[in-house]
Amino acid sequence: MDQGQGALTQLRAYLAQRDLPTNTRLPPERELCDILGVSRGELRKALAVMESNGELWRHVGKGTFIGARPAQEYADVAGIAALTNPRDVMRARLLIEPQIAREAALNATAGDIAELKQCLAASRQAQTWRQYENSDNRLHRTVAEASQNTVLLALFDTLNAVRRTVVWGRLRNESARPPEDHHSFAEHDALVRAIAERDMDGASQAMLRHLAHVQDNLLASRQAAE
Amino acid sequence: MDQGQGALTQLRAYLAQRDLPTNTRLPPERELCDILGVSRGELRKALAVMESNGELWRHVGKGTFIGARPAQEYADVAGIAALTNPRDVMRARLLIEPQIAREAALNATAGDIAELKQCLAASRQAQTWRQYENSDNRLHRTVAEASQNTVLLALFDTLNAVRRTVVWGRLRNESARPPEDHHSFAEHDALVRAIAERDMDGASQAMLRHLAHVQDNLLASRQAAE
DNA sequence: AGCGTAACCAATTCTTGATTGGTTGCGCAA
DNA sequence: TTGCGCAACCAATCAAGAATTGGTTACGCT
Repeated sequence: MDQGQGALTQLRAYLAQRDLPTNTRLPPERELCDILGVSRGELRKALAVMESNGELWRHVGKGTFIGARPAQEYADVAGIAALTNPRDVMRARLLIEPQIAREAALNATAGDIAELKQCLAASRQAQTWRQYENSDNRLHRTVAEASQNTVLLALFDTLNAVRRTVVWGRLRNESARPPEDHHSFAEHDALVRAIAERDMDGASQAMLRHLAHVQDNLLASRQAAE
Repeated sequence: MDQGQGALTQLRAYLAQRDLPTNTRLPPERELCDILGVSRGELRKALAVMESNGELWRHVGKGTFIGARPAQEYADVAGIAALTNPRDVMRARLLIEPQIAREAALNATAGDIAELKQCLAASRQAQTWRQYENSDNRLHRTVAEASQNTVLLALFDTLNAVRRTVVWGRLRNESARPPEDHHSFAEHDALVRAIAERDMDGASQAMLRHLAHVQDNLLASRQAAE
């Protein structure tokens, strides 16, 4: 016990003497052992204590640094997209978007609802898949706007950007247009109706059902491609 | 004119024959010259046409790629934080984090659960609010990691970064430590227990209850400050 | 003037070796 | 047996140099 606390004491003394500013990198463990005259095991115990205290942080290959572990300040969409896969993206949509729809049912303005209905009409009039996807995207984003919550909207935009990047190369019959009985039409209708009626559970479930169908189509098209 | 269009024609034929998917990197210019039997100048003219047409994009040191140039999209945390308020952040947490907890209950590994329990212990041993917040943050992030979903983790990090930025200036009695009966202890326990037991609904509700308490405290402290 | 060729430039990637926190196994001593 | 020191090893990271690649320029030839 004397030795263990001794290492911690020596380390604290060493740091106090220099009064190093935050984010300073301190010598590698092997050097610190020599400097403090402590074994690496004891030194690492002391470092572990201080790290769990939030006084410093360590990372393999980088080193040991004073202060709290730095937070990532921005979400790099391309970086996220490179690390993930369509399945995780779809799963995230299934969890997040119904909640956004719920909030939209609670907070949507009359203007939001009017624009949602416009999106419905636009998607029905779409002559190509390209046009249909545009109005579909606009519908989903309008739902996020209707939540009247800037944070939710920003998260939706991030998720959406990741989705576009990840499922970039999917192909689709460009010449055809969505069939009259395309599942999304009825599902979108139900979603907008629920939001207009302030039915939070209904909106959430409608979004969930819709995305479940989207997922089925995605899986089917992937299997067909193999 | 004949030569110039000839190079473009040959290039188009080469691309059509392979039907390369979007984001494919095609051979370096010097190789393409040999393949197509065209001089580099003519090839570059053809490439310039197709690039201005949006059919491909080039970058020094990287290469030439099929499709549209990827837009670098960042979710700027500072920008979001400037446009929002603590209420919306809290509301977003209430909607998002329970869903992440639900997914964590489904996918957490044994290692995740072990680390969650470590976070519980660390938060109980915290001597200052600073330490407590560190372990609290770590707990919530570990839950997000346990979802085994890169996208959810990235969204959580974004939300968390916004939260920290928005509630920047809040102050707290630094000398005091969290009381023994602090509401979070029992709530965190319930959350981790539900995740360990693969109880998706339980995990979601535990997270919801916990955040509801956090929200109450936040509102109370804001009213006290006014 | 126009085209092909080669050389050069700067941004980027690849490769290799060294560094660093994290881990494990062996030996010794209390 | 337990704990500690010691050394070796591992995987992530960094650093520096070589190689690659799109962009540019100069020269020669027709």
